[in-house]
Amino acid sequence: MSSKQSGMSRDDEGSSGAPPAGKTRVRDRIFDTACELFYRRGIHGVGVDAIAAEAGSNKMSFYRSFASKDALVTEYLREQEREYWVWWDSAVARHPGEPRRQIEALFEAQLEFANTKTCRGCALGNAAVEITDEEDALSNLVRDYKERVRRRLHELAGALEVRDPEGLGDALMLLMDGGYFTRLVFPGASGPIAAALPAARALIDAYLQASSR
Amino acid sequence: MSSKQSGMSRDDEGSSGAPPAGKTRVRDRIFDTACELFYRRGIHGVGVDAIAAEAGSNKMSFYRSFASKDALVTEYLREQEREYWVWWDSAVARHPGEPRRQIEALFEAQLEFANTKTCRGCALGNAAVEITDEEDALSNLVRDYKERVRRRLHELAGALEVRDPEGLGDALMLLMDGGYFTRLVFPGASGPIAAALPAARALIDAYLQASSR
DNA sequence: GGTGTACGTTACCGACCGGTAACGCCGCTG
DNA sequence: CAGCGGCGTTACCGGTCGGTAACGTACACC
Repeated sequence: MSSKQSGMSRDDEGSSGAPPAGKTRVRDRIFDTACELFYRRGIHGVGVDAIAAEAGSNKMSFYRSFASKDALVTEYLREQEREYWVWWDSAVARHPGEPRRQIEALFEAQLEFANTKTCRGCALGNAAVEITDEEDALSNLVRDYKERVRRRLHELAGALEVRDPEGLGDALMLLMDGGYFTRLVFPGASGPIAAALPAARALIDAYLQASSR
Repeated sequence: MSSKQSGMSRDDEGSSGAPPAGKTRVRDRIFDTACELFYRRGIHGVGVDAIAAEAGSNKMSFYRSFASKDALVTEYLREQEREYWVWWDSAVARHPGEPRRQIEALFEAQLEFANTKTCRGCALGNAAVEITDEEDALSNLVRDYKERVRRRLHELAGALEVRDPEGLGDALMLLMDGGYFTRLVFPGASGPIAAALPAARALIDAYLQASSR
C-alpha cells in the first residue's frame, strides 16, 4: 500500500547505451508521484499542476499521458486495490489451509503497516470520504472494493465453520476498518488498532463456541 | 449528529408581531447551512460562496459573521462534537449504573443513526481524512475528540471490571469507528455495521471471562 | 540526413477559491 | 426625525483549479 518513491531525480540514465529495461517514461514518474501525493494529501488536496511539478515535469506533459484528472484518480484507485490484494494474499499465503492463522496474519500485517511512518490508513476507504457524489464512477469503484473485502472475510469466517460466518466476517471487517480509520489520528501503534488482533482472536473464539454450543 | 434543516425557506416569520424567541439572524442560518453542507459534501468540497448562497445570503454577509472559513470549520467541528456527546449521554443515561447495557445502548443508537438517510458516518472522523496537515489546529481538534471517545470507552470497560479495560475499550472503539467508516459505502444497515452490537456483546463476554479465569 | 516522437515551455482559457471595499437600503431605537 | 446597526449588492483582488493551443527541441531510428 502507498508508494515509496519521492521524485526529484534529474533524469539520470544517459551513461551507457542500454539500461537493462529501464524506460523512465514521464507517464510512470507522474503516476507514481500522483499515487504518493493522493495518498498523503488526499485526492481533492492535490492538483494536477502540483503532481506534474513534483514529478519534474509539467501540466502539458501530464495531459499527454492522461485524459483527465478523473482518469488519473481512477487509475490510482485501481492500483491501490491491486497493491492491497497483493498485500492481503501475501499475508494469507503464509498459512495455507489454516483460516484462523490467516485471519491473525492479516491483523498482524495491518499492525505492521500501521507502524509505518507513511501510513495514512486505507487509501480506498479515505477516498470514500472524499467522494461524496454517490453517482460518481469513483464511488462505484470504492464500493466494489469494499464489497470484495467483505466477501473475502465472509469466506475466511466460513472456512472456520462457525454458525454465523457473515456475522463474524462483518465483525472482523469492523475491526480492520476501525483500525484504518483510527490510525489517521493515533500515530504508529499507539491507538486502538493495537487491540485489533487480540479482539479478533476473542471474537473468533466466541463465534466458534456459539457454533458448538 | 448532523443537522436536519435543509434551508431554502424564504424568511417566513413576519406574520404576527412577536415570534416566541426567534431571531433568525443571518449568522445562524449560515452556520446551520454550513454544518449540513460540510457533513454532506465534505469540508473541502464546499466553498463559502455556496454556503452563503444556500443560506439565502451572500459572501459579504458571511464575512461579517465569521472571521474566515477556517473559523467556521472550527466552530462546525466543535458543534459536531457537542451534538455527539449529547447523543452519547442520552444513550448512556437510559441505563444508569449498568455499564454493559450502556455500551449496548450506544451500539443500538449507532445502528439507528446508520439507518438514517442523511447519515454519512462520523463528522469528526471524516474531517480527519480531509485534514492532512497534522500541524493544523483542526487536526488537534479532531485528535482531542477521538482521545475523549477512547477515554470514555476505557471508563465504560473499566466499570465492567474486566482485567483489561483498555483492551476492551479499544476493541469497542474499533467496532464503532469501523461502523462509521463502512457506513460511507454500505447504505442503511445493510453493511457490516449491523454486526457491531452482537460483536460488542461477544467481546464483552470474552473479556469478562478472561478476568474470572 | 530526414523524419517522427517524446518531452519541455509559455501563454492562455473560464471557473472557482478565500477574502475585501464601497455603497445603499431597511427597520429599529432614541 | 435622526441615527445606526444588520444586511443585501456589486465589483474587485490575487491565486488556483482543470484543461488546451502552439511552439521549440533533443534524440532515436531508418
